[in-house]
Amino acid sequence: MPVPPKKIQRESTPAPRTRRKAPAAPYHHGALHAALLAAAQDLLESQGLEGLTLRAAARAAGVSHAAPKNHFGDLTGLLSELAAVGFRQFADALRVAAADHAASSPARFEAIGHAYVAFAREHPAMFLLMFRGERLDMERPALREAIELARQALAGAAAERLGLAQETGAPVTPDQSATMVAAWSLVHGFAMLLIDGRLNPVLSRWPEGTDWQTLLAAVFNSRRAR
Amino acid sequence: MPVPPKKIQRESTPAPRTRRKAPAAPYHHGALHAALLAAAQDLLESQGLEGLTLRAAARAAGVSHAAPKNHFGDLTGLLSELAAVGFRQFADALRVAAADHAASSPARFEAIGHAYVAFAREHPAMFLLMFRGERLDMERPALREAIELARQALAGAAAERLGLAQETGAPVTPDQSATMVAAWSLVHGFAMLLIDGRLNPVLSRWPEGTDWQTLLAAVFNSRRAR
DNA sequence: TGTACATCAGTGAACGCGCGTTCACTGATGTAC
DNA sequence: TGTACATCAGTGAACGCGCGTTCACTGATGTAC
Repeated sequence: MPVPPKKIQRESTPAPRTRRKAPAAPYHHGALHAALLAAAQDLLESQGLEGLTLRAAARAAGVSHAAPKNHFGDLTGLLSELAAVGFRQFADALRVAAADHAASSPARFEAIGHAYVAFAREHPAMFLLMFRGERLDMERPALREAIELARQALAGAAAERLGLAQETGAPVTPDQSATMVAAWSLVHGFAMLLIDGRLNPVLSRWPEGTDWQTLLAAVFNSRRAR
Repeated sequence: MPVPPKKIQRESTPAPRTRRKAPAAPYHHGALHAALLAAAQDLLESQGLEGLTLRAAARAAGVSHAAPKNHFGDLTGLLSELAAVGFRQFADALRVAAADHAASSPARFEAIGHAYVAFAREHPAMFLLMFRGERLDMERPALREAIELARQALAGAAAERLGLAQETGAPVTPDQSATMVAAWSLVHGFAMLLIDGRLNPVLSRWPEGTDWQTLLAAVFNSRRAR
């Protein structure tokens, strides 16, 4: 049985790694694609987009600087795949928030808005990368699919609130789509202004200790009252 | 009269410049600060933020690459001064839009929203620079003052709509400030999504030839109806 | 079952590039006297 | 009115840096026979 030994070697040698440095690293990484994406996400969130280069990602993953070329082609490829990861995590977060509330309840709709802003707040660099189209290659299938997942999570919630069947996805009348764009713009703008610190002056004028969650709830309220 | 000749030389030699290349450029530029800012704005709008470097700005202004150091210190200084220019132009655009309509009319408020989005649409790279705080030095007085101008143009319009005296500036009750944040978020989010092309799928599903102005008007309508 | 071979992931040295920064300098301005 | 001098804007050569990319290579995998 010559085959199992090979597999055992391949499975067991990565194990003794303490963090990311193997004492005797195998020539082939085994899961370099995923490891580079993970390293890239770490870099993005710690150093910002400026610090995320092909060489830095390779360094963090413990491989030679030419290795990423095999998996992503160029920096745009890496950034696009990374943004796809972000959109999938984003869609998951929206869905988890929706699952916490009864279907078609107003609370559910607002919970999704909170999850939208919370994601931006917790992963600001990733959020900016996702919505900074200039650095991305929108033709990448993985990215298109991930964006579609997020779109469905968002549009599904809005369509449900408008009384449409969730499966239809695309809104029917211009007026309904305008309402959805309004909701999206409101939440997206709030997230953008928040992560850029533009709402800090407002927050500091509120009663002591007010956080963005309170402000966002008040924004939803003021909108409903109007 | 040894002095007049010097002045004549200083005033007349820059005149024969066709564009920015002087046949015999004087040693001192005379208005390099402004010229560098203008060159930087050109670069920002044509090449994007990536293409805007100290050396590129110096090149475009026709001076040596070390010259900008005297006026801006480093790249962050140049970007911050440039963002200040942007905020002043932005505030002007908002004020012009407000002046076109009667005070306290709903049309005026929406006209300011249109001007907000129009500015982002016409100067996307500048708009992104202005709202990408990471690259800016918020301690620069010119930048703080320019932002304050824009804030007043915006808050003044909102406060007026809320029935407050325009001079007070800062809103009084939390609820009023939440309403203002809601309006700001709505318009800002719409602008961000628009310039990133995120609203294109929506626009293409509308009746043929719908532009963003129509969509924004519909968004304002749907909001008012709610 | 074993062997030959194509494939491909990863290596490491080398390349050219544009960048920000430093430095000694030079030329013009404006002020003190 | 004229002269000396401090100041400062702009020059141009040089520096080190990290980047993306190329290239010949090497080692492991998996498949054909």
